[in-house]
Amino acid sequence: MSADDAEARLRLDSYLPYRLSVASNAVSGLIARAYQDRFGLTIPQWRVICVLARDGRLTQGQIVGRTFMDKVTVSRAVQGLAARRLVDRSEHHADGRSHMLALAPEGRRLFSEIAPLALAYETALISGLAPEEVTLLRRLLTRLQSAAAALVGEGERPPIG
Amino acid sequence: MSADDAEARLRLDSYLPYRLSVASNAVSGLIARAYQDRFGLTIPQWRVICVLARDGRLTQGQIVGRTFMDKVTVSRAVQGLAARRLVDRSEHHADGRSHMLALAPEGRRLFSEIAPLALAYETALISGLAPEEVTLLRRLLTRLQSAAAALVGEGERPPIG
DNA sequence: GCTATATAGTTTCGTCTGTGACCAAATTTC
DNA sequence: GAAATTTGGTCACAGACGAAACTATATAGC
Repeated sequence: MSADDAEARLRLDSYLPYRLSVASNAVSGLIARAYQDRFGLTIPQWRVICVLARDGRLTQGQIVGRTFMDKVTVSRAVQGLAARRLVDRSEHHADGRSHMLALAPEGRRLFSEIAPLALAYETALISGLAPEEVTLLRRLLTRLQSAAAALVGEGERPPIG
Repeated sequence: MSADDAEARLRLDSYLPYRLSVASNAVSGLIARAYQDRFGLTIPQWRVICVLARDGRLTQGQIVGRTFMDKVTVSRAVQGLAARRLVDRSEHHADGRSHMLALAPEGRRLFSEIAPLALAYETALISGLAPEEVTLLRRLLTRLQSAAAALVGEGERPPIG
């Protein structure tokens, strides 16, 4: 493809990375505001709560492994949650560097309160989409994500090699 | 739906807003790094260049209207581009507060250089997807975006009314 | 055992962001 | 045509972010 072709074909409003970013910002902004305004939670905090609600006692590292969040992000999220007594941090029996995290009763209560709201948001967002479209959307997002991850790996390789 | 149902059904790894955010971050991170490392451009700057390359002379407000970017973001992007002489700012003939923006020759050259790379990234990302899947993906992203916008509007309404 | 290396998590630092205040020019209202 | 409002754009601030440095503990190699 020549550079001229590229110039002609590059339309921002149909450029997929751009479209993905705009859509994601719109959705995230909506949800972030809802959680912040009503419950004083950031999105990373809410994610941590979700994971703990589902999988029980975990270390921060395990949360990182499950969520694609940065470890700094998780660290800060947990600090905030622990300060509000929404999660308990207890010593790790076998590793002095680590802590076991679990939802405190108040955290569990909050999760119960927010979960229906979160699902309602999702339902509202995908209303008007056919179920098989939603399924496909999830699959396509996964594909894009792993393609991006693979390309990052490529970019890190030395130029000659 | 009861709160218990919601708790049981809420799995972060199939929650669409979460998946969208993770996929978008992966893709944006990839592209942001490429533009930053090779050309010293931020994503907002690159978007401004794209729009100007396509639509010619515009004000910042028109760029905001076309891109969903914040006006502060556009302002900062343009400042950087103008400082590097990639865009020209000239007086607006009819509105003293505003400026007409256009790509400078060096900006146009840069666009010609990056455009093929940008399209190559897109191609790599969607390789393995059928063309009709890509089309559908674009449609679904648009749907999500406007659904989110509509819900934001709802949230802003006063509780009683 | 003792040094070297790896890992869990935190802190620091520079950068990027959006919000809200703000300024100046334009437009509307009376 | 002066006062009030709106609009284009910038500034100042505070929050969020990630890369890299750092602390503390754990494991490996010898």
